[in-house]
Formats: sequence, C-alpha cells, structure tokens
Amino acid sequence: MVEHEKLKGDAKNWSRDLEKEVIVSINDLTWDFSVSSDKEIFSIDTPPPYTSGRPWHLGAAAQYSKIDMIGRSQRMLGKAVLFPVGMDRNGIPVERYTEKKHNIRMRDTPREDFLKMCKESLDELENEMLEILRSFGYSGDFKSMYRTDSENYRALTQSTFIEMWNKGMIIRGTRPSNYCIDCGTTIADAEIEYKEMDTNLVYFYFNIEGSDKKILVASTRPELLASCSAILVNPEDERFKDFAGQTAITPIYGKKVKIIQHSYAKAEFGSGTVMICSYGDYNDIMIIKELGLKETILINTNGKMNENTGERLNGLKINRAREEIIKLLQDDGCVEKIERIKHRTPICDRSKTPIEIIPLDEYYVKVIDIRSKLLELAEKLEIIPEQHRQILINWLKVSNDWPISRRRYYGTEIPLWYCNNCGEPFVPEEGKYYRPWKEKPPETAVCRKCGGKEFTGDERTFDTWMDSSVSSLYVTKYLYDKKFFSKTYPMTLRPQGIDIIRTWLNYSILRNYLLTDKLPWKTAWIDGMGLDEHGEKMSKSKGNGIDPTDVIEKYGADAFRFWAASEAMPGSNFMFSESRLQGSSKFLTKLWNVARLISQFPFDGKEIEIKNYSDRWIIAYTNKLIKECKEGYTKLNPFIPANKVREFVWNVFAPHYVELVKARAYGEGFSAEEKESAIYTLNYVLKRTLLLIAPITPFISDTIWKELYSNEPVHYQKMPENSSVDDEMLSLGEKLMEFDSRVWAIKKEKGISLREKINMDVPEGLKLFGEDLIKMHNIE
RNA sequence: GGGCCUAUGGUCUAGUGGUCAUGACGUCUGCCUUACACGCAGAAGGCCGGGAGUUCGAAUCUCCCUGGGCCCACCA
Repeated sequence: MVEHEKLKGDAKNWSRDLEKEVIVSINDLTWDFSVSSDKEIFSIDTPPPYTSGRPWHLGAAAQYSKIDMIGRSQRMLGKAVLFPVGMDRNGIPVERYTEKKHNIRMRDTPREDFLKMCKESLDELENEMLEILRSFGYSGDFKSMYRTDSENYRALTQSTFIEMWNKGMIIRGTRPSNYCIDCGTTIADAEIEYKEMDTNLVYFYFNIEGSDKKILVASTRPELLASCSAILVNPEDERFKDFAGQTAITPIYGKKVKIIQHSYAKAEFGSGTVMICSYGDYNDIMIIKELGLKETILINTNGKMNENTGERLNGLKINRAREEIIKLLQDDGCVEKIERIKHRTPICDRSKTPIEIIPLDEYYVKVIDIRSKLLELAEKLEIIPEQHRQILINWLKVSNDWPISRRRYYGTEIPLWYCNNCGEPFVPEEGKYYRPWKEKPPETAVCRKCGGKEFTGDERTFDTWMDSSVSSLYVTKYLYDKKFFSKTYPMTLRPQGIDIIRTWLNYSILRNYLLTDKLPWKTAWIDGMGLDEHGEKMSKSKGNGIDPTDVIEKYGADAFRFWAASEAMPGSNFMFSESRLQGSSKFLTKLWNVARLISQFPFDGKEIEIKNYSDRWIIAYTNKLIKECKEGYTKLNPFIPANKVREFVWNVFAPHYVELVKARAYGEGFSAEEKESAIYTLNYVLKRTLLLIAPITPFISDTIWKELYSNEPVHYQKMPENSSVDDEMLSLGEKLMEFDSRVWAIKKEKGISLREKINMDVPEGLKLFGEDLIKMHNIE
C-alpha cells in the first residue's frame, strides 16, 4: 500500500498561493505539434492579441482562457493540436500610444526614429501581455510565437498582396474616401463608428437670379458652401414648386447653382431644401454622381480649408472655418436662425474624431464583384453559435470595396514603386519583405511601360487587417512549407469575439478565398463580449475595464477560468460579477477538500471488481458525466463540462456518495474487501473528475493529479474512456438521494443533529445499499 | 425607417413540444456532524415579458405587441 502524502501543507482552501507553487511547471509543459503524427489534426487560428497599449481587460482574458480550454480539451481528446500564439503589432493604436508616450507627432518625427520608438513600446506591451497569458496558464505554443511586424510575416502580407495584384483583384481609384484627419489616413467603412454629437443647423438665404425672392437653406456644414453645386427640393413640396429650375446665388461666393427637384430632399426636415456640397456625407457623393454635378475639393488632408474656400476661410481648421462662415453669413444678413441639434456623426473608431470625405488616390480590394460568392461562403462556414452568422451576412450584403492603403508609418509597407518617367507601378517578386519608402526596387527593375529604370517607392502602409486576415496562412506556413500547409489548411477553428466579425472574420474569408479559393477554416467560434457589473461593454474610453491581473491575484487563475467557463454559453455576453467569481473559488475549495479526504486513504490503484451497490451507483453516475462532458468539449463548449462537473461534485458526489461510504472507507465495522471497494471507487470518481475538469482548471487539477495519481501531468492524459451507463443504478440513486433528504428533513424537524440516531425503516428498494445507508444516517 | 438577436425566481444562467422548469449567487432558519464554516442541512422565492394561434399537450413552434441589445440606412 502506498501512503499518500498529505495534500500541499494541508491547506484547507484552494488559493492563488497554491497555484504559484505549480505555475512554472504548468507553463513549462511542451506541446509538440507534428504534421507527421497519425493523430487527427485540430488547428486553431488563434487571435493574435493587439499590443495596442491598452491594458488587457478582463473580458479579453476570459475569452482567451476559453480558447485555451478548447485547445487543452482537444489535446486530451487525442488530437494533434496546432495552437499558435501570435502578437498583432501593426497599425495605428501603437503609433498613437507612442505619440502620447513621447509627446511627439508622428509626422514631425523622422520615420526611422518613429518606427524604433514604436518597436520599443510594442516590446514592453507585448511582455505585459505575455505575463497575463501565462498568469492564467494559457497553453499556446509560446516557443514559436509569431509577430505580425516580423519580416517573415510582413513578407507574407506583401506576397499575398502581390498575388492578388497579379490576379487583378486590386484596383486603384480616386474615390471619395473616409478620411480621418487626426490619424492622417483613409479608413475603411468597418472602422467607422457613429456618435450623437451636438451641432448647429444653420438656416440661411440664397438669392434667386433675376428675382427679388429668396430661398431658405439649412445646413450643418456651412463651411462647405463654396462647393455648393445644387439645391434640392422635393417635387411634392408645394412651397418650392415655383423655385424649381431657377438659379440661386450662393451668399458670400456669389456662385450660380440650379434648384433641382429631387426626392432626396424631405419636406419635413430643416427648411425642406438641401444644398449639395462636396462632400458633406455619402449622399452628396451619390447625388453629385447621379446629377453629374461639379465637385470642388475644399478640405486638405491636414484638416484645413484650402484656397477654394476664399480668403477668409483658407487655412482654417474645419471647426474654425464653420464659426467663421457663420459670422460672414451673419454679417451678410442672410442668416434666418441657428438651431442646436443632435447629429449622428461618423467618427473614426481609433481617434474618435469626425471623419471627412475627401477624394484620395488609394488601393482597394475588389469586394463588390465577389459579394455573392462571399455570401455563399458565409452560408457554408460552420458558425458557433449559429445565431451570429447573421451579423456576418448583414455586413456582407452592404460591404463595399475595401480600401487597403493607409498613410501611416508603423505597418506593412505597400510593396510598390512608381516609374519616375511615366508613373507606372513596378511590382516586385513575391517572397521577400520590401520597404519601398527607404529602399530602392530590385536592381533588375525596369518599367514595363516605358523601360524607365528610375523609381520612387510608395510611402504608404497597409490597413492592419491586411496582415491579420492572413493569420491562417501564416500559421499553416503557406509560403514557407508546402507539406505543412497541405496538412493544416483549411484550419479547423477560428475562435474570436463577436466585435470583430465585420473586420477580422470578414476580411479573412475574403482574402483566403481570393488566394486559396477556399474557406480558411471549418468552424468559426464566435464568443460574446465581457461586460462590467452593470452590463456595460468594457472599454478603455469608458474607463470601466477591469484588470484581469487583480482578479487573478485575488481569486486565482482557476477560479477566474472556471468563472469564464461556467458563466455563460459561448457566444453570449458575460457580465463580470465578483460574487459569482467567489462562487467559482468556493467550488474549487470544495473539490480540493474532497481530494484531501480521499487522499487520506491508502490506495494502490489496483483494478478490482465492484460488487457493492453504492459504488456501482456512483460509477454509473460518473460514466454518465464522462459522456456529457466529452460531448460538451467536442462541441467546443466548456460551459457544459464546467457546470456538469460542479453539479456532480457539489450536489451528488460530496453530499450523497462520500457521506454514504465514509464509514466504510475508514473501515469502521466493514471487511477489508468492502473497505477496499469504497476507496477504489472514491478514487475512480475523483480521477475521472480531475481529467474532465483539467482543461478548465489546469492548476488545481494538475496539483491533485500529481499528488495522488501520477508524476506525468494531467494535461498529457487522455480524457476518460466512455463506459456503459447502468441506468437502473442511476434511477435507484435518485431514490437514494430523495431518501437522504427525507432523513435530513426529519432530523431537522426533530431538532436533532444529523449524526444522532434515528429510528426508521429503510425503503425496500434501497435495502441494496445495506450497511452504508444505515451507518450514514445512524439508523436503528 | 429597415434588418438581426434576445426576454426564464432579487441577480445571473441551463432548458427547443410531454412527469412537480436547471443550477449558481444572494436571502431566511438551524447546525463547528474527525474533507471543507469559502462548510453542512432545511426553507422561502418564478402565472418561463404581454396577447393571440397551432397542438391532445408549449418556457419550447407561428403571428402580433412591448422592453433590451446589435447592425445597416439616415435628418441636409
């Protein structure tokens, strides 16, 4: 017989301190992945967290811990799991972080210096992030961690761009674009948010040519008056019937513009007339196109008005220009009134400042042409939970060509040069990393149009989603290892949050389809968002983000992970609740104490035949639990095993079975054989319970496992085998538990302690439990 | 304005046609019963948002309404 050591210093409660004793050994485990293994491959396109300078909030940590549970459980289900760790390091957030940190402006800093500072910021932030991941036992492959700003990764982004360019999927166009003045770059529709903002609706008069009549126009953008190219009135609007077809004269500028009937003008709003400018909003673009009106550019990319706006406005920032023109109009005596209104304003999701519509020469990925194909793919992809599919479909139905060039520094460079003679783009070969803003093109470069040999590099970078949308190709070694790629692509799983469906999910499908003609994964697993205790989405701007480190230090990683798993079904939003987190921590203590009790009994692990009915009952129950939990893991749903195991341990195993056999396990008044059967069964159940919960709570599971069962970590084990479930024993067990409750209630009613003697009959059906039941309740 | 999702005891959460609706947290009562007071036992608490329909039978399916969330289009 082997005497167990007492569990960890005999601590009565599971705690972060106990986790700290094993955290190094848990994080040091290795998970070698080999494509030559004959195991089924389960590959995860893990989200590379954005090293953006915002501390990771608890919602994100909860999501990553759930992804870890999927990875761990798939390993224990016998799969070869490709579980990469990546860091997304390109793009605007780190640039803004660096500007703030050093109190500098990107555009006033030499590019080379600025990039260096960004890199330093990123390294710090990355370390913080890695520390958090390790603090809760994330088991991705840290050894081969990738960074989206590495040469290899950027070479992939560029190569896949070149591939798409050569296939004719990239177009160049001067289109009115969403332009964020603060970020100094074009942004995609997907990067726009809307915010209710207060603004002035200015009512002012235009004179009518050859008449002493005036027409009243209302506008929130009077500073764009210089570009006014028409006034619209509704054809049904009686007030303006006579004006239609006449020519109005713009105040200040004295320009002639037609008054046109158009249904876009709504009689109810403002003055019932609309002045069309280039560009107040996207309707202006549509109308200008539709009516063939002339555009005038008024705003430069630095956010200042240009010479087209006249002497008084030229050089002013937009807001200042707006104030100025209102003054001018007032001086002119043509302002009727100014109304304060709420206006839903498009803002940049990074800088939170209003976007302007400015025509710029940019590159786009064709989306509109293949929209129907993308919709087809969106229907084909398995999405968990199914209900989130609609978000993707809704977005695809309205999405436009994707602008991919950005006038920024810290990003993957657009690998293009332009012929100094004729301007024709030069496209280099795939496979290398190019920096056209500081490097010459390859020596062999010749302009294919005019034969020129002098080139100027493109200074722009790509949208960061150009990088992250090929993560599935990077981790499967698309460019670098054909065999590996063919075995791992398409991948098994894309786990991600609901908030980046229209960006990461959407662009990944688009890019992978254009490049490989396939969906990048079999399944997309879309989790909900972490909310604060009031149900508000956690975000830095609201200042309601909760630091996962604080929570983990206080309650432990396993309590945090168990909470994340048990709080909500994957896909639902989950609200942070300290009291429920405490509940998770209590459950772990319960499990810990069950293990402490069982660890007292010497156990040699030898298989024996079980005849005792109490033991047969709990074994049947355990076998049912195994089946349910494994089904849950197979469906990528840790919610199911978390709650099933908790219910089992807390409501069945501990109060009913353990109490039932405690006396027998101590050997008080039982034969050695009976005692052995009890101890065997206690361990049978505990051992399997630990395996089932190990992916969710790796720390406590491994600690108990190593103390009681094996030197080999629990995480290297297989999930327990399914065994047949004895349904008759299960229903007998239900009656047993009802009887227990009845006895307890009676004792309570009589005001006697639970261990006091009681005189009652054991029901006929429960006599099978024999001496166990009599000892448990002290029945006479 | 259009679309999608959602609505279960005080709070959160399971449950997709069929016995008294799951569990957790919280609340109340009594207990330190040699694993655990971060515990044990007991109890209270829900006309499953409202209405209509389908059905022998609905929390579960259909329609309408209401509340909440998200997305899209929007007020010049």
